[in-house]
Amino acid sequence: MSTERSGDYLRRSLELLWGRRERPTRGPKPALTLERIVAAGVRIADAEGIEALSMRRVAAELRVGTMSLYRYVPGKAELLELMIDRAYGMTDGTDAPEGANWRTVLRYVALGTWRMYLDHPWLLQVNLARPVLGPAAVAGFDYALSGLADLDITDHERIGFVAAVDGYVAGCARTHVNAAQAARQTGISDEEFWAAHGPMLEKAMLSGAYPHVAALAEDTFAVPGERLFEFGLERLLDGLETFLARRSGAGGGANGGEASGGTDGIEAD
Amino acid sequence: MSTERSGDYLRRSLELLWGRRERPTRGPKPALTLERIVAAGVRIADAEGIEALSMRRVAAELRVGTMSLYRYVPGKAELLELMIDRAYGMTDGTDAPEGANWRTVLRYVALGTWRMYLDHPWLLQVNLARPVLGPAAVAGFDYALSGLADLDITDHERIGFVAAVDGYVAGCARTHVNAAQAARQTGISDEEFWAAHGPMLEKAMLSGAYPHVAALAEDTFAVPGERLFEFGLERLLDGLETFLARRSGAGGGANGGEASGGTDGIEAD
DNA sequence: CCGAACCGGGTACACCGTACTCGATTGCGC
DNA sequence: GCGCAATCGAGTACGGTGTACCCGGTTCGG
Repeated sequence: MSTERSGDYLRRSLELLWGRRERPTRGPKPALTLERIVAAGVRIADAEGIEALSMRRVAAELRVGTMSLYRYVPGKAELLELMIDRAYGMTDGTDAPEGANWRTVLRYVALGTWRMYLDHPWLLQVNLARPVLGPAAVAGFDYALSGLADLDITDHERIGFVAAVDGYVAGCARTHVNAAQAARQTGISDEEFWAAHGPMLEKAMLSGAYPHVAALAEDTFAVPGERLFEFGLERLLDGLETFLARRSGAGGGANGGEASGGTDGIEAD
Repeated sequence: MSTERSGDYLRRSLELLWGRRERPTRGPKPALTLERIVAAGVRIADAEGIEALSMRRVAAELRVGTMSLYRYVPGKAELLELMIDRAYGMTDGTDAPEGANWRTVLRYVALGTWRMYLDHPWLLQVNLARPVLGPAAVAGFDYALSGLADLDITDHERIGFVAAVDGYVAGCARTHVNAAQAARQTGISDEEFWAAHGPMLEKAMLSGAYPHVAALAEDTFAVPGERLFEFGLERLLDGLETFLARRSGAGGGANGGEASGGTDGIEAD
């Protein structure tokens, strides 16, 4: 029975995602649209944070009874899935470089994803079990793959490239986005936070337990998160480039094969 | 007034984190310990997921009234902070290579963090605004820095290295951990999930809208997440190595400076 | 034109975090 | 020894959440 129920739920959710929407002909015209509900959800999450998103809040935004939403969406989880795919789709790819260098493509994807996370921080805060396989997500994945089409690597390595970039972007963005929202979310300003931590950290530094942290210059942590992100991104792309050079070139570039272990590609199981 | 309150909260929270605990001499002996409460919280979150963690649940675990917890912890947020620092501290660093190659140190840190995220998936699901600056976290950061001490790079670049690895690990682990928990969290098995998605995806592939995804070999997605993680990690470390080689070597290695933009380090503001 | 199908949404329940409050317990100062 | 202040455990209650269930009004097919 649980199997049937979950099967139904999945089918319903997928139909919503991929837009199989046929209105029944009987009954009154719906006052709402899936589109409007999802848009309202995104608006609220963007403006007030994911913790402010509740079914009641969405209904209030649309001037509608809370339970009316359940005529369009099976539950909050499905609403979140739809919001995620909508956010994916909101990044316009009009300026996407076509037929460009693989590095240019991956960098474009990474920066676009980064900007998307900054615009919709809740994307990283809602912990969705499985990736949302909606049209927008698949399209983005396809574009990333298009940049790798001409490379002489296996398909496993192709998704290895994409996964590495995606993982790096998500991780960095998570830190950055959380920090940016910190003041609003906790009600504690950066000044208060560091003023409270200052004495504690200073004592910890003087204790000698953390010599390498203590040795850092004072302004070390003043680097803006975006700069850190771009720095690491280029390093990661460099590393992918090294992989390609090793693969195609005659056995190892000047990077010295000795110190770098794990140069193997991704073999099948 | 809000300033005073938040200041107090911060001070209290910090004292809990850094273990400034002086028992008052008056009054009855406490029946609980901070330690026991935090441990119970970690146990519940590990076993049943972060969504199962509630103050009532923790209190029940300790056979204690719900409100008794508030004698030891200001609120749920602070309990989470303590749980996080405890999880950081649970990774024993006894096998940490001392005075090793920078690459060995960073790889060790990355693998340790990865394993920690697998053991405590909720670390990536609780969205904490600001990083938890507890003793364990600072110690881990210090160890990572120790591996970079001898390198001829700026402090900004040092934290650039660490942030890149940390970001990558967190992002990859998030995806992997969510996938691993998916069945339990949604009540939908992988078989059901893919069975439901299969027809939809097949139709999408046949539509021609996603040519590069459609061109992938069938078993492309069968790569275990851990393999993907290790692959990208070595690529990232390769990239950091390239950066060092460029910095110390006589202007650019064999990697060809032309195609790789953004080779600059991190300058101050 | 009637009945089936569909829409909006009110009510209710179980859960959550926690503010407030109480009596019970303890040990210091006298 | 004793009183009192301090500390402890915890019950009650409030406002929030997601959503199951249900009912009256609306609309169109036969």
